[in-house]
Amino acid sequence: MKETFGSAGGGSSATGTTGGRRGAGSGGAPPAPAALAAKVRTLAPSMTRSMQRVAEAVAGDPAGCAALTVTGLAELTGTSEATVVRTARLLGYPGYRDLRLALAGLAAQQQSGRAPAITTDIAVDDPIADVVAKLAYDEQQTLADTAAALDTVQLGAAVAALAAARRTDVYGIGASGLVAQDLTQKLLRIGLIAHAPGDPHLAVTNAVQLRAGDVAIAITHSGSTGDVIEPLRAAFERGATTVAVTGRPDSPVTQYADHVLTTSTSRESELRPAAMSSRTSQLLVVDCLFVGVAQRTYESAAPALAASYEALAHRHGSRGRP
Amino acid sequence: MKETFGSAGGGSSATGTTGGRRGAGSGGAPPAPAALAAKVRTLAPSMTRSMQRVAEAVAGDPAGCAALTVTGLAELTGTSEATVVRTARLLGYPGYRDLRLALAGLAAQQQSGRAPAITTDIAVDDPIADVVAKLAYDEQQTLADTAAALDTVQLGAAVAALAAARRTDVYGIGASGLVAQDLTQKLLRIGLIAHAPGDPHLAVTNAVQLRAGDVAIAITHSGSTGDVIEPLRAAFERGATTVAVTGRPDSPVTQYADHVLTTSTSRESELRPAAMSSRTSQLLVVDCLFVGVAQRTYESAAPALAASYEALAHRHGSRGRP
DNA sequence: GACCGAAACGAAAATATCTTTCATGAGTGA
DNA sequence: TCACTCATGAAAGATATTTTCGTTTCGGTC
Repeated sequence: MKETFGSAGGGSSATGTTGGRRGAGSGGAPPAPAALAAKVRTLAPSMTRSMQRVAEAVAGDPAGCAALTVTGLAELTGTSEATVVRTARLLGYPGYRDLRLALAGLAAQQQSGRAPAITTDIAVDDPIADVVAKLAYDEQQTLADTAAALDTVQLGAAVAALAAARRTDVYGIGASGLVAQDLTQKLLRIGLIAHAPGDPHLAVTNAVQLRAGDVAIAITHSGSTGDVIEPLRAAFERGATTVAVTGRPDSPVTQYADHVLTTSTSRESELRPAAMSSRTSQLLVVDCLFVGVAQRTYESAAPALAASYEALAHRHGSRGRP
Repeated sequence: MKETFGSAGGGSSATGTTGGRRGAGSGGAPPAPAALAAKVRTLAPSMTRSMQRVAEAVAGDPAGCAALTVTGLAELTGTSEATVVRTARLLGYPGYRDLRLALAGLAAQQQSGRAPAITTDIAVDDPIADVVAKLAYDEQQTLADTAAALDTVQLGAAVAALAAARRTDVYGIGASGLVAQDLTQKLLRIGLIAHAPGDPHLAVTNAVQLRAGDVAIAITHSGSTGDVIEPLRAAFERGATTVAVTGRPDSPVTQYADHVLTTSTSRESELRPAAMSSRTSQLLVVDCLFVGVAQRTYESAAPALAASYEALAHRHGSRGRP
């Protein structure tokens, strides 16, 4: 009851304070948000020795103190619980509990503010936690770059072609092959006809069957992968609409592409091969294609999606449970 | 007792917040610093109705909840104190007190952090530029959540096992199958022996060949895909070290997993199937595994990487140029 | 140097808050 | 339908925080 009251608003019925707004102690009325260290310095002169010790501990290690109970902090500073509570009051909080809460907030802020220190490359001796942080950061960066650089006009044209296509082929090899398959899986789910031949020969065989109105998509980071260029060329020459998803807009593959979607190339290192960020970038492009097509064909895509979802539900939990 | 213990050990060292290493409850190992929203989403499916209400309130208004006592939050959500405490435990905290502290931290971070967020879902009539922006933002969010929620201890253990493995199998079906292949491709590039059987029967056939010292990794978002659980189980029973990469840390697949790596589950919508964000999350985890292993086996990994890079260079530009 | 008053301080009581236990009822599968 | 499991909240039990109150310390005065 009291807690709720205290945190909700200032105690209006407090008998102690008279008319003026300058509440208890010598300092601020509102609970300090993050300016705690400053407040401590300001108020330090008006504190007694014991309280100074407490305030010092609090300002010196917010995170550590936030983990302590009143008793703990009292012991740490060699004082008593009462003194700790008095200090909390002086700093503007209703009690120690609220000071502790503010302390936790401060600690969190400090920690998050320290985040941008991860610009460095991944090193061989980085602890695993750093690896996670750096990889996540890099991939986020890649996504932002890709989104910023993506040509929405080209994307829109590619989407329009896909939505109207009789059938679609997606070519990719190696890591890009997985992206190609990913796109294919998605397109199939909304009722389109799509293939992602894994074998280069098969790809060409497929490609020569395409004709005007069909779509062929080539996914290659370097833009120079012969095994991917060949089928795209075949499709191009037969009048199909061709799309290239590549990190090199000046590469050979674009010769045979009606629409070029550029993926971003972020810096790579020995421990972080280019394949990693190009994959992230390619997947974003492919997702955009998918969602765009799903929008355009919503009438038929929605039920198709629902149906495939439904069908797969039976595969879950039907086996493997004890 | 618990608190006293914590405070006694905490002392002046700043280890307080990130210290806990005990795998409490159902999977969450360390007390989450800022990954709370992600954790809530991840664990929500395994919660009871009442607990979901509590979790929802907590995720929806961290600042507000931080100002409430157990009783207050219980009343707000129409449940009991016991339920609130249970929820706090499930989220990985020793008790409500610590959840409250974390909540305060989260609130502080949110306030200081970036102001706006693209909260809207992708709509059928969104212009293509919006689709790109929203998708990129969502995937970035997924990455951040995943990184924050990833248990580095489990990850480290998995990396150690992989680096020492005689051979490695990676199981996955559908979209997760592509992730499995991605990991396999990478591991092969640094000279490890890895397979990602696509056929469920083949997978089991492979699995029974594993023995102690080998590693089996299952990738499944739902954690209930029988076709993936079966081979992992076979490997588990033969003494291989097993790893599960799943979005549901309480799902059947974890029964047979020595190490569980949790992927994050972000909100999905009709136009943005769960598969999309789970794939992003899975790929980050897999990348972390790869880099971790590459670090550990740097002596042999570096030349192997260089060699495979070299070998592929011949495939670029050798064909397809006019 | 002794005395007085005021303030600082901490021990312990009093209160609030958090945690655990346990009985009950809803839902589920046989 | 019945037995069974599990979610749930009420209340008891344990901790933490706040208040009370007496003791100690300090500074000044006679």
